[in-house]
Amino acid sequence: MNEKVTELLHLFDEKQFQYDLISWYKNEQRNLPWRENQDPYRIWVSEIMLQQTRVDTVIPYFERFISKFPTIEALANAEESDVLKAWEGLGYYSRARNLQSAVREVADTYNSVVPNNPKEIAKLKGVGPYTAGAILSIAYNIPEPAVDGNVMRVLSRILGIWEDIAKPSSRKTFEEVTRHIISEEDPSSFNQGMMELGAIICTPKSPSCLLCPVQNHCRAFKEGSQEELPIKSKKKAPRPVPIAVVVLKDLRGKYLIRKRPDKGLLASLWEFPNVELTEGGLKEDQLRKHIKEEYDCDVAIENEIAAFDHVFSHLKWQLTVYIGTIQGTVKSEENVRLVNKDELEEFAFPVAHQKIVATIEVNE
DNA sequence: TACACGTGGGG
DNA sequence: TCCCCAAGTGT
Repeated sequence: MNEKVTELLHLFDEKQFQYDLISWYKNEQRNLPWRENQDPYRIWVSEIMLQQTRVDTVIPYFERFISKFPTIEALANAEESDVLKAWEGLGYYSRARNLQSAVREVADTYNSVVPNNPKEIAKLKGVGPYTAGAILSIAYNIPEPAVDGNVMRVLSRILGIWEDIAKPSSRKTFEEVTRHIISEEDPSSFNQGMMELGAIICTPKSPSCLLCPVQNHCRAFKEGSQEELPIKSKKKAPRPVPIAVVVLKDLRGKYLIRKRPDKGLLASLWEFPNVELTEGGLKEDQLRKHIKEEYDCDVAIENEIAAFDHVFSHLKWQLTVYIGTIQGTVKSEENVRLVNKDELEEFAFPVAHQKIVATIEVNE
């Protein structure tokens, strides 16, 4: 144990802490669909969905996803487009692609059994240190740390850790501390109890210290610093990106859509033709030029039908949406389609483009 | 290390 | 309206 951790755990009664935390968790835990059993596959899917995503948001996605892909084999054999469609609206779409890739790996290499050791499970795509620990502890009851934002917040307050939890380097401190205080008898309830406590009691703002089952163990509560902890530096503001979009119909009334590249932002999702605007020049002209280059066709741009912002973690699309007509034919490619309005719902769109689909409905 | 990578809810 | 998030991972 290094010096910093020794200092932090000085006079800390981890046995009593485990008992108080786990007793509370067993009595107060929420009924969540991924807690119905310990199927490693279901735990895995839930942990991926829960990354940076609220429980209430995940629940319906999890139910639908498990209905559609109930087993490792079912997900391994599914079409990627169907997986992305099931993920539509959940965000961070690489999670879905990495999950299916890793599930195929488990099907091929591990006879469809999720590995139960840190070495092998950590190799799987999309399974980082948190998710590895979560699956090992929850599905297999193995005492591995599962340090997420909740755990860092709770431990910051309990032990009085004044490190910036936004810095990647500080997660090591929390992992090491957790290795020393985790319950060897019930690591599943310990890890889930820490996260449940963070979600329900030890919240980021206005924590409910008077209801806290481990209040007696909490240094922050003792010194009244629970509102100051954890230390968390601020993120940069999203960068604005002006974009012109056009909803194009051909002579038969079919809409032109294209599949985004399989890497980067919104990978492999479908969208309406659009171009990032540069300074100077009419938006319509830039759009027509872009369409000519990308789709090799001429278009008539008729009206502006919407303008709105869509904010991502790191950037802000400033969208101007036009409606227009295709003159002639479109270059035929695998990632370009002409589809009826009814067929649009078969494709997975990012939310910004779902909003545009909704605009079409209103305009017809 | 720092940034890319989404979305909808809540104060 | 704005800002902060919410059970992180990949590069």
